[in-house]
Amino acid sequence: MLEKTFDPKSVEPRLYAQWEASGAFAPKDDPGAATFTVVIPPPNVTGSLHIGHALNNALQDALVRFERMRGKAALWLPGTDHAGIATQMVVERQLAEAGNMGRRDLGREGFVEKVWAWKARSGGAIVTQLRRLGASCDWGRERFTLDEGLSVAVRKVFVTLYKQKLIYRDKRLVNWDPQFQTAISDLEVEQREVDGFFWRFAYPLEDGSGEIVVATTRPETMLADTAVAVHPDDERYKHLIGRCVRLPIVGRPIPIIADDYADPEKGSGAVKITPAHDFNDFRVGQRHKLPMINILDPFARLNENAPAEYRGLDRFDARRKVVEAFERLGLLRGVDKTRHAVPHGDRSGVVVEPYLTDQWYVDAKTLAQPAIRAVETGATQFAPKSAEKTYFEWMRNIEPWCISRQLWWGHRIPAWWGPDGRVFVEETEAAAQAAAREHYGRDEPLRQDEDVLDTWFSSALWPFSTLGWPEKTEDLARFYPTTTLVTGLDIIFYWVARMMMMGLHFTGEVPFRQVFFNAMVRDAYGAKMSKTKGNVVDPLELVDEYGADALRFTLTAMSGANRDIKLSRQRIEGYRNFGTKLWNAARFCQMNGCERLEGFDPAGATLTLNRWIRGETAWTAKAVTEALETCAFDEAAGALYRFVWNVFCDWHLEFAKPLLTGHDEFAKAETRAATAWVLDEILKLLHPIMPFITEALWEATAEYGPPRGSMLITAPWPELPASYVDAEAAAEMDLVIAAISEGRSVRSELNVPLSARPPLLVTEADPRQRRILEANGAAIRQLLRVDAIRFDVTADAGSVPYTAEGAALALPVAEFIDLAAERARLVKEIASLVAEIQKLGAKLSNPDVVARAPEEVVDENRERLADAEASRARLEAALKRLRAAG
RNA sequence: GGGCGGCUAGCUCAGUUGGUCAGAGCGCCUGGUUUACACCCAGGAGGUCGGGGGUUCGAGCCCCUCGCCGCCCACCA
Repeated sequence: MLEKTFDPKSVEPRLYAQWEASGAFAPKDDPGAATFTVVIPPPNVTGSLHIGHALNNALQDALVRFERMRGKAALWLPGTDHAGIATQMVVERQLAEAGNMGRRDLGREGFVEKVWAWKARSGGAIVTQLRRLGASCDWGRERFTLDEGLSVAVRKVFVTLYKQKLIYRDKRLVNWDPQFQTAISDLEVEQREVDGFFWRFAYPLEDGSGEIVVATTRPETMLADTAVAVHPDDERYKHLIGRCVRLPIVGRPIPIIADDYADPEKGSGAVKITPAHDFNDFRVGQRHKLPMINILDPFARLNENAPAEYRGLDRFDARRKVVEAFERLGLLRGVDKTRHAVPHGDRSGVVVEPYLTDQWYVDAKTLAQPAIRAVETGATQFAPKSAEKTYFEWMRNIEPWCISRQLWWGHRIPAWWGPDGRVFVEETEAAAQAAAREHYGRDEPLRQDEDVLDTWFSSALWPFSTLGWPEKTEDLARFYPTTTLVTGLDIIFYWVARMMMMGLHFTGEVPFRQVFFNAMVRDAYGAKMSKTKGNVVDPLELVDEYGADALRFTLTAMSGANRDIKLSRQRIEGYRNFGTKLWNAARFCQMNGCERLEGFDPAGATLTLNRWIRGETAWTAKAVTEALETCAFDEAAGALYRFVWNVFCDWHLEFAKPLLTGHDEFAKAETRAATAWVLDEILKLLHPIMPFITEALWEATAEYGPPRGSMLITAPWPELPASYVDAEAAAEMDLVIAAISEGRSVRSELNVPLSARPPLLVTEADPRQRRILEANGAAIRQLLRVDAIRFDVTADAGSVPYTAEGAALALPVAEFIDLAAERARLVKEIASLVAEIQKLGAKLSNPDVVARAPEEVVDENRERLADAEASRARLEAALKRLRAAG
């Protein structure tokens, strides 16, 4: 006998181990089977499971389990990302805390060794955590972005792109993170609103004939100014174009130039130009061939290009000093407070500086073209569709991608420098040496480039590198292109777009046919979860408290398109209760001998109840299948919830009770078998979303009836014929259910005591309805708590009339009720019917409606009008009787 | 500044192609020891579908406009 509730804690680890041991997680070894491939968005190896992962992986697992049960060779390929900056940070912090030698003291090799040791020890905790969710990944194929195979792929891609001139080296402004002393890409910069000041400085004309005022929020950069720009049409300054100002503090003469970039509307209309420390100014500098003076070192301290008294100062100290100097010189023309966006490194949190350095770049513009077309043509489809617009917008305006990072943890760039500064880009050092030998005519010492690649460079190859590329492996042939990618919209540029570019360029095919962008999980109030706000919910705590299934069902049920998930415990509790409900339904089946029957064919069911629930099951199976096929996760969950609770439990099991405890042995046997069959189908349909409880019930019910062919995880998905739906049975059940529901409503509204057992009077019914009500007498008696059903009677003053599917019914409960309450009820009901009749009458008497609306709509409205009028007549008669009696 | 999404019962959200579409869950109220389940059962109250205008015989559903809220991109004169 099952316990009263499901105990996830004791069952989940055992079932997970059984699944894994059974080999069910690996795609089945059938070359003829259609494949279904999902690659996991590799979590950072330093990461721990947060609620976003829980959502993302619950959805992937639902898809994979669904397709696996459908008989496909389903592969969910797991792995982790080496996460350059994040990991380097973690290990550096740990070294510091342990009082060990720092990174610089250890040296590159020593430090990287420490990172690997860290990874072996505590990296990848998240992978263990994924198992607690029930993720059915094929762990035998687990990869790491920095493992040997993926490193080969990375070098191959780099070298190939270099030789195709799609990777090149360039000296231009990058976003420089002074904390990590590395370049970062545009995407890794986040704008933060901060309070600042807006200073206005006077630059005296060289000949002393006046001054020109410029404004800045970064005064220290003036030390690197090489021009002042004004708009060519700006009458205020036209006469000054071509002349020079003398740059205060520095004393250098710099020209006043004419450039459209200067906006006469802004500030004084004149703008200082600092080509080496501002992206806009850089372009102006290029146009006018201005000198580019870099005044910062990698720590963002002022370097030797700054005046002596500024050298070595931090940029912000230099800023103060410059302002003081202007004040002292009498050249400060004003200060305003301002709130403005300032670029910060997304990982370091410090203000980044535009910095002039040599870096490696990918020609993203070229690679983007096929990637744009693939989405335009639908070769890859995004859901929700709106993501495509975001994608196009970015891809069509894409900038070169800076891929070099001045870090140690990552894929070292496969480029070797010769003594004369010539670079040899090859997949191995030996190949580089060979190339050098050919070039120089002799062996020369080569020095490998110090930089590593942006972590996203290796992630971009994930869908094919993990399958063995560049080798022509069986896996690659079989599982690429992957089917569906499930990920967050926050990495559409970082990751999705780049996988599209790399996948198409190197395999000629899209990396995935479909991308589903899952929602963002927020707290119960809609706030973004963040450590600083302290509103982070740990998914593992939720798993401990409610079980993995409850969490998974919650996240799945709330995964509608275009809406963030506001996660509340109450909601999870509700779905935990849903699991308990299912559990108890199974318990009921067990107690009532509802065992699977060898050879039972639902198509052969004879009882109305069983024909009806068979159809409802088929209908639900269809709805769930279609929902999962289209990533409509909320619809799948909703259909199951309603079916299990509101159809199977509320009605089928209730109707089954009299049959299961009655003396009609045939009816009992059929109902037992049919009910067991429905429960089995429910377990299968629910398994992708709630794998543990369903597998546990599958196991628990295995001991009754014929042996199970397999664990539920590999049981065949229900594909039920449309012929299972029996319209006649459905119509019958609709009538009986209405008779009970409406009758209950009457009883409750009039406070008829539960102990009262009046008969149910059928005052008007067609022969079919009569037959149905008669046939279902037992269930009606039990569920409506009436002692008999009487036909061919007329209602008297003491009966309360109501309607079910057009049949006129009544409950003679005069002795129990307050007649005034009944009068009130009738008056209220009649009023609402009158309102409806008026509305429908107005509609139908409008010649335009009759002329223009489709016939079936008009007919339907006519029918409703007739029904309403009949009901009204009955209720008015009842009211009249009541008044006569009272 | 550019783009996108949201605004439907107290709360969280469903509402495909305009015609039972005004719904669900939670919460709330009333009543229940019906031998599967109180993590339950039965019933009930609650909304002029953000405001305004338009198209249409008919609009949460289409168009225009305004207003909030959120996100993304750009922006340190």
